[in-house]
Amino acid sequence: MTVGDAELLARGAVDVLPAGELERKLALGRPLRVKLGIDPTAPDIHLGHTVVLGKLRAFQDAGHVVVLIIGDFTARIGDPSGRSELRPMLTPEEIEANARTYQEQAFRILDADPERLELRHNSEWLDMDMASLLTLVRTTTVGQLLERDDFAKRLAANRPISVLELLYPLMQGYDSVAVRADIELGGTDQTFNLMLGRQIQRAYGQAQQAVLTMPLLRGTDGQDKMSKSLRNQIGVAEPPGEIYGKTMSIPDELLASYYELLLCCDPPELPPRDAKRELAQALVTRFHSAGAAQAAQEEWDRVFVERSQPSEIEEATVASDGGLVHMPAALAEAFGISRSEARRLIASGGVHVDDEALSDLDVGVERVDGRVVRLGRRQFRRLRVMR
RNA sequence: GGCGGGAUUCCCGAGCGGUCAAAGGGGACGGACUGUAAAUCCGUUGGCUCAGCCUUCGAAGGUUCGAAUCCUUCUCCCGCCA
Repeated sequence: MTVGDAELLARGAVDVLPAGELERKLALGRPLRVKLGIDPTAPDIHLGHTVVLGKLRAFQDAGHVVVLIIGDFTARIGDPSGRSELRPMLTPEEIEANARTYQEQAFRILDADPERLELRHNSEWLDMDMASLLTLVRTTTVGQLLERDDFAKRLAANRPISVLELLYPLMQGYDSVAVRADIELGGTDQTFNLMLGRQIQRAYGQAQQAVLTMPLLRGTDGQDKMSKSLRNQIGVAEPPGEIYGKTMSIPDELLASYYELLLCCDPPELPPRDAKRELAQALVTRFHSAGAAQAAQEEWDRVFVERSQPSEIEEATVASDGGLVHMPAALAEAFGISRSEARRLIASGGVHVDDEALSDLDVGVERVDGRVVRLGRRQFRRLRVMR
């Protein structure tokens, strides 16, 4: 068994804390237990998750054991972090469904070999009695919790902080105790929680975990970290065309970080557009196949470079009246928008029939029947008119 | 327990009896430009049988010719003090 090279394992990390701890753990000469906790609050894994998952994989490849903790208990409570309102509590069924797809998607990156992966649910130990909770709670002072950056800011701004939120770092820390973690990984936004895990382990008489934090990947908007709730994510389970297209739409400034965090290499010496094409290809190849990547690129070129129609267009059946088709109604039906919205789009020149801008609200059946209608830049439907 | 603040259209946030489908910003969408990038400019952003009509401003009542704006009750949220 190899213990791996600390330098290699720390590559790309923002922090490895405390100094020298990773080396000391590796020097133990046994497979280390590397923990990652994920909350199954949404069903899909996106590229942001893969940064940390990729690092976990590196540990697996070096002979260590990944302990993946599905936060089913924490998801049940609803994490209000950074929000004014509580997240809706998820039902056990939703959590289970999310957890299932999470695992399936995480295994696209992780080695699922039972020797290398231990899968746990934190309801196993967090669903504890009051006495146990009090034991946990006394490990930490309020002052320590309020040191966390976002808590400190909100306190200063007279913004609410729920007790539940305060408890989260404790629960996460207890996860480390429960699985006897040697190392915990997370994004840089998790630094506080990960470090508190050390303190809690010590309080329970355990060896303290090393902490390794990875940079946060920004979302397609270029503003915030990638997150499902901000709708700026690229999901690993999305169709090839979506992954390709979304990647092409990221701001140029993100290119370097995407290359570094996702492909672990420097961006090629190419114009941004071409570097982006290579990135998009690489990502589709990773989550689908080289063939799918090739097809996605060809399709993208057809629609956005050549400005022609996609190879496959969904059909929509619309009604007609007296030889006329009322386009607001037809578009509403075909694209799932409101008639008012359809009217506005027509008025602003955003609706095309076979590349010809539509200006009339009512058109003859022959003008649209069997034709391709384009809404905006990228939505196409072939209309079938019911006479 | 006491005092105070608040709930507005996707978000933030104006409005304080009519000119309010509701300023402004953000986001989003459409158009021009283009590399489905950025920047910039223009337009749109409740619904509909669309020069008009209908339903919205936490909920329910009430006052009024007329209410997001005033009154009553209710629900929920936040801060401070104790």
